[in-house]
Amino acid sequence: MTEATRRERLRAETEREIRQAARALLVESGRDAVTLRAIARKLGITAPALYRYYDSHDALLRQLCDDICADMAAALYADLAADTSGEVGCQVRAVCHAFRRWALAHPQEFALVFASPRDPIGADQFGSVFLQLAGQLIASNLVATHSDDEVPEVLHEDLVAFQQVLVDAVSEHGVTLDDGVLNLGKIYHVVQSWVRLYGHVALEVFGRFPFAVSNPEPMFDSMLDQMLTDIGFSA
Amino acid sequence: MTEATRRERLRAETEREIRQAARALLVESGRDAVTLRAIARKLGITAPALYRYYDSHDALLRQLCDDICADMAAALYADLAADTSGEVGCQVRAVCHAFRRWALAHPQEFALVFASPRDPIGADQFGSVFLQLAGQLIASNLVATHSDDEVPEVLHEDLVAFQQVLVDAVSEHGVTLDDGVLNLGKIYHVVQSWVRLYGHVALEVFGRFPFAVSNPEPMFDSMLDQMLTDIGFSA
DNA sequence: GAACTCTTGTAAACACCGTTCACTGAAACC
DNA sequence: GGTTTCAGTGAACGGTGTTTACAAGAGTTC
Repeated sequence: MTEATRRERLRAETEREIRQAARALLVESGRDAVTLRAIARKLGITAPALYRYYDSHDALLRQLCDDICADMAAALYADLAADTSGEVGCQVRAVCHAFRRWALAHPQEFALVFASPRDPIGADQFGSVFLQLAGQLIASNLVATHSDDEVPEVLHEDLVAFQQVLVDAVSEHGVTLDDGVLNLGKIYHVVQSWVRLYGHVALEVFGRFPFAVSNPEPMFDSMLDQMLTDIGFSA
Repeated sequence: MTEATRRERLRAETEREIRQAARALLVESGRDAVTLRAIARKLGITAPALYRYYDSHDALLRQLCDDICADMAAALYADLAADTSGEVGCQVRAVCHAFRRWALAHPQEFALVFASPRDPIGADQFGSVFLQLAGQLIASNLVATHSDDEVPEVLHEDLVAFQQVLVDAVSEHGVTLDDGVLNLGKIYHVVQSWVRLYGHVALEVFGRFPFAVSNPEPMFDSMLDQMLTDIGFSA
């Protein structure tokens, strides 16, 4: 089984430690604290040694982004699995709550991954949980049917592209969707929901509500209720 | 009129140049390029001289945030003034469009001001345009009346606080509101609108929509239409 | 005008940063 | 056993924020 040579094992272990150290620095002291020298110091090696593993400081940060995405996805899946109701509405609610909880517990990671003007985000696993769930959500006929004519024609092209993304995401988890189920109206509503979910969470994490919020959780719940109602779920 | 001494004038001028240089660096090369030494280089002085004007690099960044907020407010007011329809609905639309346009044209500034896990934002002028307009919007009876009972009771305390913020913001511009006009239901809808506006703009600026958007503008228009409809305006 | 203070800038230094390069020593391979 | 591969080192370069001691001019006081 373990075809890895001794050298390969050691290398993999060191790489794991590098990621772990980088992550710890980000959490403890923010983005600017994730320096090559600080990471090396944590491992008891020197900074240039890190260049045996990453081409540059920037490449290491990108890897960090990917790790964060993977961890977030795992957290969201865990909360999704904890929901045993079997109802899609409850599952959506669980994942949205999990997203908010994760963002509030990991503000630095959230800022790095979701609110940086970076070009190449790890789009592969980014939000795969959302996509999968969104696909299932649309597939379930609980969502009110919206005619394709409701959405402006200029958006059709983009939404068709998103349609394909959703089909791919869901089929990766072994579920195939009928063509007719995924109409553009429904897809449009999912995008609108993402806007509201992301908007609320980001505003909360960055403290950019126009007034001091003392009870953020019920406000989130309230937004979620409205969002689900608008999609076609009853609260 | 000019009671400022010669020394004071020189100092003010230098301070102006510092802000200007810092701003240029942010726009041209991003947050990490706003360096004390780079600023000093632009002014033809040395870095320690900047400590005669700011306590630290961080203090300078905070000042930069305030400047950005002020400039954005000016841009939004300009676009608001350009709207001569006299209808609040059109004014809201104009300001929302102006916000999106500003954010897309100034991604670095937007990221720094609206998406940084910083504690002390220049909340004074932050979004004063929004607040003023929101107050007027609520005051106009075009907005459908929503009962206070619609919003969960846990939110009342926070919304009352926001109510006061709105009243103050509007009264600063010489308009006084009747008590009854500003009910909690309406205020709640304004908060929800801010969530959607901010969410959409941030997602667009940071490129975090779950698919490549080729026509972002009509998608924004569509969101705006829905938002205004939900508030109580007709499209 | 001379003496004084206050202000604005400089130069040098410190510790830190990303990155490059020549190098060592040990593991892996033939 | 000899050779190659490779993780890691140490020194160096130019960059950063920040502190300190010091110079020189502007403003003030006598």
